[in-house]
Amino acid sequence: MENEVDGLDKRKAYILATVVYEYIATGEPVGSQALTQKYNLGVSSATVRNEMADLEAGGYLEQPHTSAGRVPSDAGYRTYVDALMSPEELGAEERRRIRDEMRDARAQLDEIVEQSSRLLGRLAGNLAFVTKPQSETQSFRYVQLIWIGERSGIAIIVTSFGVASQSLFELRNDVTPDDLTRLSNALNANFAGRLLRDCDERSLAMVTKQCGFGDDMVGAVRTAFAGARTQEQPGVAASGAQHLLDQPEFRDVRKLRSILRILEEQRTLYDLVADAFDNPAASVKIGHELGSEELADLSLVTVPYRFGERAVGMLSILGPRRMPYARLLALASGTAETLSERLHDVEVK
Amino acid sequence: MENEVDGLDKRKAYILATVVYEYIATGEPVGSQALTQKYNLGVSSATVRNEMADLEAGGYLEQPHTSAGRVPSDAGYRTYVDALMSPEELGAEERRRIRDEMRDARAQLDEIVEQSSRLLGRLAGNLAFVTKPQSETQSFRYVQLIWIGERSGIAIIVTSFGVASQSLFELRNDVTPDDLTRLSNALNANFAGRLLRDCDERSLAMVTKQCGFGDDMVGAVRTAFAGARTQEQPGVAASGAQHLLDQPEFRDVRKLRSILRILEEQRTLYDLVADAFDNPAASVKIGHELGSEELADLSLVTVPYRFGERAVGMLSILGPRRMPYARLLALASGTAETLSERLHDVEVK
DNA sequence: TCTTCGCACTCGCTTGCCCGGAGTGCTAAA
DNA sequence: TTTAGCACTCCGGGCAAGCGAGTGCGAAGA
Repeated sequence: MENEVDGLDKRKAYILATVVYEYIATGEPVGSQALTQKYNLGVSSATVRNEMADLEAGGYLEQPHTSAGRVPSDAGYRTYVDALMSPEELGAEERRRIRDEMRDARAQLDEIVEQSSRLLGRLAGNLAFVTKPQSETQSFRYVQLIWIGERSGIAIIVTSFGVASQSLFELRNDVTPDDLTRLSNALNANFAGRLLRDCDERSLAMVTKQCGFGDDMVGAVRTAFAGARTQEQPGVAASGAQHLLDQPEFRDVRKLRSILRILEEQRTLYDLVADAFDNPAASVKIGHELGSEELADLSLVTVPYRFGERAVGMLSILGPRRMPYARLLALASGTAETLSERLHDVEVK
Repeated sequence: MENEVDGLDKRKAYILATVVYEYIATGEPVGSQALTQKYNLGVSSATVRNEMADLEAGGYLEQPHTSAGRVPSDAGYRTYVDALMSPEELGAEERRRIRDEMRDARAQLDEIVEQSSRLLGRLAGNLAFVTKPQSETQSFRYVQLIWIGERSGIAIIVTSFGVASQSLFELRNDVTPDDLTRLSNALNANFAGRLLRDCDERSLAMVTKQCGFGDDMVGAVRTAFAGARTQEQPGVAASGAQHLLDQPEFRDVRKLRSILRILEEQRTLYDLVADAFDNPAASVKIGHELGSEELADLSLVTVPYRFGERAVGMLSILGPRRMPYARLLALASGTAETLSERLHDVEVK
């Protein structure tokens, strides 16, 4: 039917939307009277009471205790986000300011990622974190094997975002600087432009052997590329944790502690957004959808940033479930857009 | 006189030491009766009361309110740390465990610094942070200028700890790969082994010009070296913030917020230990000595780690003023020692 | 002169209690 | 089906009493 939303008739949907909106704004459980006074619903508080009782039975609302107002449940927020709220767009002024602030960072991958995390944390007034592009999905650009001594050297690998990874190697046979240059050139000729994960060990070994090197050099090359692939794997920049303290949800210190622990484990942060890579569009996880009892009071807004067509990383905002979803989605998208643009500044062509 | 410590007679000193010790252990203001019951002082509580009144007049103790027990003041802690407490040493078992855990980190500067911060935070049960060696004080090892196109290239600089910094450059005149190799060799021959800060712009420019390059290349070289010098300037790895929440001092959420803000600003953390480089020995800052009203409830234990003779970075523990100073100094020293050893694994010789 | 004893006094913290406000559910009337 | 009225529930703040730990001081003892 035209006037049904997600199984709710039009009036129920509107009341649910209003309850969520009001609760997000005030943080207080919202009651029927307060609602009718503040919003023009066209019906009396008693009617709203009945509707709210229905919504509670349907699992959209919850009551902290008898004789308190209603609070949205995970399902209530979910319906609100999916079907009820009206999306926001950033104004031109705001876009301009984001762009300006992103310019402060130097053209280094780490710096622009960290800057975008700081910026988003501040603008959103919440904890923000940004994953660095996995080096696995970056392209290989250059390798340079540097001669240090007859039997040792250092391998430097440059990827598309300019991230250089270096590794020392030791050999069993003597080499000359020229040998190393020759091998560097061969590797560059064969692999430049490929995704790092496609530089498989067999091909690397083949090219190395064709240049007349033995197993020790094959091992050195393999180690160097493996280092470049796995380096910075989870790499996450987070900032704005202090905003969490503003939320009344965290009067309880124990909750706070488990969250701080999560923040310090980059791995855990990364896992929160890992599945977003499968379907790279803006996404929202609410409460228990985060898959952890410790985070059940929180919601997560995640937006991908891209390099060309490929989603290479995620910007996220972690905050109380009662967050202004539409606004934060707009902010995250705006920041992601600007971050995507700046990625071209660090690209090694 | 033999039996005076810091202007206090022996008995006063002992009572002060006991009060500090007891307060550190319990976190409760300590009263005269509790003290005489728990420790064998050989005098009655009334005597202790008189002595405590004197100590308060002398500024060593404070009273949260009338009819409460006494609490050490900054000066009280200071005397305790400087003259009263007995230093601790780590046991062989503990040393071994630290060494084992440090082995988990790969031989990369960032990883071992971060690992030592995590380890120290966990062992100390407090917030720990470790500054990365300033690249300014590291030695220059190699530069490699890589040819990308007729008028562009990438400069890679390797320092003594293997940290590679890279920067793109654009030129106004064509160059060949051979030109760049020649210049790289010249720079290496002239500067290898020097401290990075001693690679001054004038000498760099001279060498570049001697190789027959123009101002554009001089600029590129200067930018590359400047990037290596300033990169990671404040670089600080922190961990263990959640332990702060265990302290009763932080029931007040506002304090916590200002501290979290400080943690996220690496700059601020770095400033806390910056002056320790002037006199590189273990040091303790207590309360207001930290120079900030926000941190007045905290103390900071700082221990340098070294590369050879030079102190290249600092390990610190930030916690409540009532921290077990002797124990934490021992832990920090032990970790610093192990970190210093592992530095040799990442050294580029 | 220094130490100890005894005692009155001071606070802060906890407990129990009361009360007002906000909100609910139910019933009966429109 | 909606609305008005009403009794009931529960939270939270305010207030007073009681308790406990500790102090300061004067007087007695070594």
